[in-house]
Amino acid sequence: MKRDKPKYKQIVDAAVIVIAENGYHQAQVSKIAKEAGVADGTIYLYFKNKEDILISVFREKMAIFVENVEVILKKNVNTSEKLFEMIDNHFRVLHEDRHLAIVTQLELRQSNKELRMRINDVLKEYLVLLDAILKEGIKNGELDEQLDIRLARQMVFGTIDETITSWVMNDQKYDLMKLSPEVHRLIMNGMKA
Amino acid sequence: MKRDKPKYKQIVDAAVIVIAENGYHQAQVSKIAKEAGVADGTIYLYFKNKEDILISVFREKMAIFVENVEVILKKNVNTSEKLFEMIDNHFRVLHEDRHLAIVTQLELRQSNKELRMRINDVLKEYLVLLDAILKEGIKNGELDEQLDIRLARQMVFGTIDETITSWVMNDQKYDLMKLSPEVHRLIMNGMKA
Amino acid sequence: MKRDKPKYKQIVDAAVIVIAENGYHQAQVSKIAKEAGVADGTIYLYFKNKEDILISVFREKMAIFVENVEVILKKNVNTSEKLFEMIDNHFRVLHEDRHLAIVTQLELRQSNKELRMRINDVLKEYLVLLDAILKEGIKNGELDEQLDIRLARQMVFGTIDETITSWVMNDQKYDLMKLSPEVHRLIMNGMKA
Amino acid sequence: MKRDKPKYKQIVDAAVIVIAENGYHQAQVSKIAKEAGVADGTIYLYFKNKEDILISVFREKMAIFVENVEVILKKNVNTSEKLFEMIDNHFRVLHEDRHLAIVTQLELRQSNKELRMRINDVLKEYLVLLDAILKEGIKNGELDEQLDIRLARQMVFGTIDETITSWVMNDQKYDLMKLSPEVHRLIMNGMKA
DNA sequence: AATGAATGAGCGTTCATTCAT
DNA sequence: AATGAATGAACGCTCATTCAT
Repeated sequence: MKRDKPKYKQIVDAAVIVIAENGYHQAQVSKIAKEAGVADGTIYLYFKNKEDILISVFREKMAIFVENVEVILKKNVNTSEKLFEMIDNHFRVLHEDRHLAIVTQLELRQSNKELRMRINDVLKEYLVLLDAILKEGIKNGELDEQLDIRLARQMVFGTIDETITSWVMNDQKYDLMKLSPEVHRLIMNGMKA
Repeated sequence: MKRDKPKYKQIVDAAVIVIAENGYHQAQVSKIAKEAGVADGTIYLYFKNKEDILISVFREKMAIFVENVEVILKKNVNTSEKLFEMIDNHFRVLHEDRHLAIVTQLELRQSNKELRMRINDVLKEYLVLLDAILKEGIKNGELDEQLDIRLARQMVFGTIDETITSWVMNDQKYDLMKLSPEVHRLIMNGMKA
Repeated sequence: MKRDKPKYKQIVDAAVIVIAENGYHQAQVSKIAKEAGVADGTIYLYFKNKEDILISVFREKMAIFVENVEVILKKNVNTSEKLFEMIDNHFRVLHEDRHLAIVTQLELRQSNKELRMRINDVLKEYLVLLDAILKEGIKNGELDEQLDIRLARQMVFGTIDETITSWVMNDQKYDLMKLSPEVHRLIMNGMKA
Repeated sequence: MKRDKPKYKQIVDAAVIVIAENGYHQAQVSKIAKEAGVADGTIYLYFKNKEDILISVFREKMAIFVENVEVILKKNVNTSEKLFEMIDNHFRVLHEDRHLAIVTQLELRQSNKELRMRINDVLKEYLVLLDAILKEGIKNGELDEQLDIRLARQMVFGTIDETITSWVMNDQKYDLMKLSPEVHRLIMNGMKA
């Protein structure tokens, strides 16, 4: 499995840095190879094509979110607390890796429709976990039993995403982490029983 | 004033169609010219360059939203109703022009960072009106007086935007208009006093 | 005859100014029209095409040199003196019209081979007069009877031309007129009997 | 060092041929690539841009003149002889490469002012050597001690240049080499002590 | 496995010229 | 005679991908 070899990770990490520092359209394969310390051709031993690198970036980094949320899901706390931790985790991960924040919120969105569809497939895994939290909340009576899961998910994700994008566009100059409680409150108000 | 001449509108409309049908990266100037029924060079009598066409598309179309919301703002109804009408208007305009929906939700987001910053400037006008509704709601006691305007705005816009994008990505196969009441309810719950 | 109408001269003069100030490759027909105070299309009532304007510029301005040399030729002075006056006249005309100097020495030489061939035809008239002076000098014994007229003409014209071009390239910052005596002396030494 | 690789020379030589046969304005990069037997993109591995190819053509070919004159300068012969060899060498190199003659005398002069300035920088190296010969001649008493070096240089170079240009414009139909003695005589007469 | 030189398709923009008014 | 809006052909350069070593 290619993905286990050290160079695979090396190239993915290089891609994040190159995209964050140069922008999506200036992230040439040759630049990524240079940053990773390999030859251009070597890239193609680990990735089918450039698009494959970009999807891998998203998949590898998204995995962090998914793993964290899986842990949160298993915790013995109520739904409101789980949602708070999910929001807080989302904010924290991007707060701690400014390159990654730029890449996911601004740069990767410049990719073409097809790539974005593929990225959405990866995202779905995350949204499925969010749905699980919401369903649990409805079941245990914490959330409104009439709640339209899809819309609720779109509100939760849309609000988180828009909040982070605004923060990135403002050059990350205020403290994103401090916003978790208020974002959580706004969202919970909308959905609670 | 170039923008008043019929060919200006003709080219902007052609651009929407071409981008929607071919995607942002396959929307060559020559294709837009052909769709508009003019020569390639004619484009440059009305637009500085290709980027100028794309910003114009966004500005001209966004103006519809802004005008509608300006009317809504002046209506003699309460804040909750104004928010509903804003959401419903947003959904309706994109529901009635499927090409435009694809362009604003998917294609124009592929533009480079610089163009997207310019687009954001146009968007700001719309968000200012949203802020005005929120401020009015706080003043008249309908909305929570502790409400963080910026976060509230991000929730409202983020939820609307994510809802429409999901609808477009699902090939616009369900009725977007029917979602207005529930989206409105979710949002209002989060913000009301 | 189009050339007698005031607009003809107006356009030729505008062309000299536009070429001198913008350079050959930035001297668009529309710029010349604007400088001349006429519409783009009007140019084509007086000139066949752009090349025709440029040849006309050269022909009209070269006529000044030719007329002056024709006067010099008829003067009752010796060949050495005639050559001096020709050199001095050449220097003076370009010294007094800095735009024209830039156009003839630098800009018009960027034209394509065909246009330059046409320009050479115009130049020939001038060189014929120079040949006449040289022949007269050989006949009256002032110049070496073995003199190869063609080579002598190339030396005279080449030296004058190179001297003026150097002066223009050095931003016309020294006094060109002061060089006439020395240039005349160098040339005469080479040819005298 | 890119300039040492065989493809570098290959492309420069191809450029000379393409420019000579098609003219400066019809010498597209794709034509040069085809003539050189490489892909269009390969050109850009060896040259920054099209202008860089053209300057390189001039620099590489001018180097031949410079090297030859450097050898001549060191010879143990008098100044008059050195000047003769310089003229004769200049004529010979262009006589033996008719493509190069067309390119240097006619085509490269059509380049824009900026490129011509760059070309002049290369030319200066050659003129410095010419100045060295002239200074030596003044020092050893062969040339007039009052000689204005700059004017003398302009006469020597202007005469050589005009002679060759006339020859090229007349389709190189007479024997350029035969003119060296007479050109040398004319020039020396003008400068000798 | 790793290299990196070579490939070649693809497109925004300019501007001389025309022609309906 | 004069206008000026409209035309459309033409080209330098980039960069993802390949493949001989």
